[in-house]
Amino acid sequence: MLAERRHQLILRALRSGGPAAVTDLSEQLGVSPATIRRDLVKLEEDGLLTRVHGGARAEEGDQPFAEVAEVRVAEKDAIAAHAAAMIKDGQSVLLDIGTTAYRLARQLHGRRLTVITSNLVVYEELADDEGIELVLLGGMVRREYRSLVGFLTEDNLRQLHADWLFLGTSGVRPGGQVMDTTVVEVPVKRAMIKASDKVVLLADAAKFPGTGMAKVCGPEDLDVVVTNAPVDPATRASLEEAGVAVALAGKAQA
Amino acid sequence: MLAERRHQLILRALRSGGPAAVTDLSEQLGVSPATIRRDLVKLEEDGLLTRVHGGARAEEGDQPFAEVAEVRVAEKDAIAAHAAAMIKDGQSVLLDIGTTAYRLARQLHGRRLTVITSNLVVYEELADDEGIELVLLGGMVRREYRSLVGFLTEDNLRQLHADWLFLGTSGVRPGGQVMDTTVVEVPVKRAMIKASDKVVLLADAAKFPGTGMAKVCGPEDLDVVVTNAPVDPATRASLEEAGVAVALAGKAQA
DNA sequence: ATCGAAATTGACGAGTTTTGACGAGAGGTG
DNA sequence: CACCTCTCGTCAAAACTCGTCAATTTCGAT
Repeated sequence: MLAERRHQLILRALRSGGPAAVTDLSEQLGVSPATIRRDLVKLEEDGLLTRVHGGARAEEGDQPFAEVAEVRVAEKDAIAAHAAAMIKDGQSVLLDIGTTAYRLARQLHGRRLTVITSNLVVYEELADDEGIELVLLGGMVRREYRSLVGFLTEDNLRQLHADWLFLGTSGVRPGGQVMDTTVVEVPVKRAMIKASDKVVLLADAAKFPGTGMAKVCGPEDLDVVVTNAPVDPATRASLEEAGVAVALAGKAQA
Repeated sequence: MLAERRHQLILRALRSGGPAAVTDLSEQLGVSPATIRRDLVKLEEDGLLTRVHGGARAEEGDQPFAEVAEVRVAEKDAIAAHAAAMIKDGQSVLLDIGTTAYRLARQLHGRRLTVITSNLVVYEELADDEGIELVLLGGMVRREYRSLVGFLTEDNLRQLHADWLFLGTSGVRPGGQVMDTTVVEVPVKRAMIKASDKVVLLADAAKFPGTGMAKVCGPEDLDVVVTNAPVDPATRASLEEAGVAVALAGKAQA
């Protein structure tokens, strides 16, 4: 039995059957518990599972930009699920850079949609999904953010139109301004807003009130904000004054 | 048992049955473990599998792409190496769709270059290479060919200029016309030619004379043809008449 | 046809990695 | 607190890898 093969089988067992004990895996694969334990150490180092006393459980999802993605996953998934429900089959969806849009992409599997994105993680997630018409925007590859930016991206966006834009953010200021920390992405985000019918901001509770040195847009550019906890009254007032609907996604479970 | 045949069988075994041990493959194919090991080394060099202790596993990803990629690997690599030597550090390189351009991309690791491409396999190959400034052209994702096409791609190309274009082909006709079988890619290839200073055609011996229903360009658009075996005299005459240099890549080793 | 160079294959031995076992210590449970 | 189970470190045996070498086949040239 090849080590590689064992690793695959262990991961499959954990993903389909939930957490499993070292002794069970040992019997199932016909090797000693010591070997299983060493396998688990390796797989944990690779971030593919989490060891618990007596066994292990599978790690949630894959690990594209794991450092950022692993915080507040449940909240982001709840928000993403709410957003996914807003989309009708056959529509076109523009997905922003960032982890929030990636969580949304994961919920779109099996749907019949056109997805337009400059988010390379979204591309990888949906690349194998036959039902999705996938359009990738051109641009310079930014490795650290797994995204495409630059004038090529903006040019492409001027030639397109989408039913929905789902926008991420680094934070929302009390006045309802959507902010971002990375300046180079702002022109892309603005072009996305122009290219879309309805603009939906995905922002978990930690984004209110938020920081970020560059302003992406004001509340007047938004149609809907999806979040997971009551927004502070001042921000909420600004949003409602601008005619933005604030949707609360189902309570996030830790 | 021919080495070529063994390689095919090994790859098939790995792709259908997952990771396999050297000893298993050895018994299955009726040759010694030493031979299998040497086969695995070769196949790993070609990027078709990954060796692990005790055996090997298939390189994940592109199944249909891999089928094409595994034929005439040595020839394509020799051509790619010759092409890579033509590029100077700091230059910008436009890489076409197809497996030939992918082999070239593999030779560019560690260089300081700007690489522009609509080839998703090239993107994946170079995505982790810090020295390469990577620009991805926009467009519709064509899953079966791992490429980006459409008017977005052409638009992007109109905004760019590269020092080199390395073009693949389905075949070259005796008159020197470069042909292709997939009609949708032809406008993209033409836009690439317009966006480049020097156009280099990469074509192994099997492409002369070649087929393909759509004409991409004539010999007058080419600057250099890199191949691996003497081109038939008629084609060669047409090329030289148009001022195209024909370069012969170092002898291909089977 | 015969010879010689080159490539391919199988075998052997040294060195490395992996595996299973044992015992001490830590963690969880009644 | 006692008991059981799990984890961790160490160690020897087994399996695997790598380099070298000889035997065989293939190919080109005389």
